[in-house]
Amino acid sequence: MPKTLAAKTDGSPGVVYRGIVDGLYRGRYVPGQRLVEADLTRDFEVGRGSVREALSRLAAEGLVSMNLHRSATIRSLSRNETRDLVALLEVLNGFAARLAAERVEEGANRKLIAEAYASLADVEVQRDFLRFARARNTFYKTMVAMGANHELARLMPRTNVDLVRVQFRAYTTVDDDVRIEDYRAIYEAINEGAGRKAETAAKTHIRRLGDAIDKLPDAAFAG
Amino acid sequence: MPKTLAAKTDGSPGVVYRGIVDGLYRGRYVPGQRLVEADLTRDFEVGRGSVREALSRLAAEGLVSMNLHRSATIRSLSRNETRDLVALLEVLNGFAARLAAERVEEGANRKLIAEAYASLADVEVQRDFLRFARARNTFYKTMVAMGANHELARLMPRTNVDLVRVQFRAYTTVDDDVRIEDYRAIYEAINEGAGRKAETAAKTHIRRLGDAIDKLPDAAFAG
DNA sequence: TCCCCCAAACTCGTCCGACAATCCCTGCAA
DNA sequence: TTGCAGGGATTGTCGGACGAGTTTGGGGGA
Repeated sequence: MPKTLAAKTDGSPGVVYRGIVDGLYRGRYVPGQRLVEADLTRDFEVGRGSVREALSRLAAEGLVSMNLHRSATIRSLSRNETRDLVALLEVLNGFAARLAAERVEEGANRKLIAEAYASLADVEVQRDFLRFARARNTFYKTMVAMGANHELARLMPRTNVDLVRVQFRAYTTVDDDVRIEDYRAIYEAINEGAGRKAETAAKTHIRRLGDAIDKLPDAAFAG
Repeated sequence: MPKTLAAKTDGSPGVVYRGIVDGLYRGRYVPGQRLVEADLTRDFEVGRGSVREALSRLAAEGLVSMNLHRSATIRSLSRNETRDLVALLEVLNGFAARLAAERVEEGANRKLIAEAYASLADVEVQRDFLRFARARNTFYKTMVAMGANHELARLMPRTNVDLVRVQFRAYTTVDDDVRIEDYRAIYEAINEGAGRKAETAAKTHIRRLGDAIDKLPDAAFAG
């Protein structure tokens, strides 16, 4: 029984929570899919209460949507929602990048962001969707952590970045043209301690991402 | 107040959720206060599961903090957390104000924001903390709704504005000097459809608020 | 008298079982 | 084909139970 093991880490709801997020990245769950509580109870071997708590946390973060008396479903972004989200991420990531740049001198920050960028720039990593996704998450997480704004760190996971990443993973063109050069620009600006430059670079990156997404066919979106 | 998000057809957990948020504004609960599940079960006459769900939603929004094997408590902001939060709100509110200004022509937007501002500017309303808080929430909510960015609307209630408002309510000086003139500037910029101007006005307002909070004595903050 | 340590009371995390409410699919009838 | 009733599936909510960790009050030792 994984009870004791689970309790140490994050508890049963955490197991389900992480299991679903991970399953999303691994393709086990796809946008629109139904998440039946009884199934999850069986799959993760936890009580139904824990499943419900995990689901409501996921719903709070916008990853799944819960409808009254209907199964929770993996949320799927419409074209408009995606546009809104990208616009919001532009602002938030710009803010995060600026803060990070302003604090690059403190503690081990310079080293941390350098490492995060290094693994992102590794061509080996770039070939593997899963590894690249992880490296990218680490990069962003490091950037936010450097900024040392606790409230921003709390809020960032509550955006739906994960959804964007997963929903459009099939359309690799979205990433390929854009990603590495942009990340390099962001990293260098942060490394220089240039706040405004980092903010601009981050915003530019997100805007390019948004432009690429705009060009995707309707089939990539929900409703 | 994030009522819109949770209020609709939400059952027992919603009752508890709204009861706590409302109690916060009414002074029934104060920052730092312990929220024992058993007590809430009795007070709201719902099952413990519903209480827990409400608490975890409140925790997700940052209004309460849940401690392992210890009662949940109404979160109380430290000086640093407040500073972080204000910096974040500056960015988000600036964004919201800009979007609102850009869309003032659409639908009934001009009328809506005018009404929201009118009740905010009513001296009668300003004397009553509760009524003023409601009017201010309406103003902000209208502003966000005008922007029509669904993701921003989803994220805004997950900041801890409510906490700031409640925690420093005793120190009226924070508000008095600042509020009305700033709100007027924001409103007028939005009404003119001047995006950048509205963004600046909103940011200025938040920054002034932050300055006022910085001057508060340590007693106003948590550990 | 004062301080430290331990046992009991609290409280939360989790599981289980139960029941009603609601949704939705299926099959029957017009 | 269309409308409708019935039943299975699924969620919403409750109550009880137990383990684990925290807090607290009292007794023993210095």
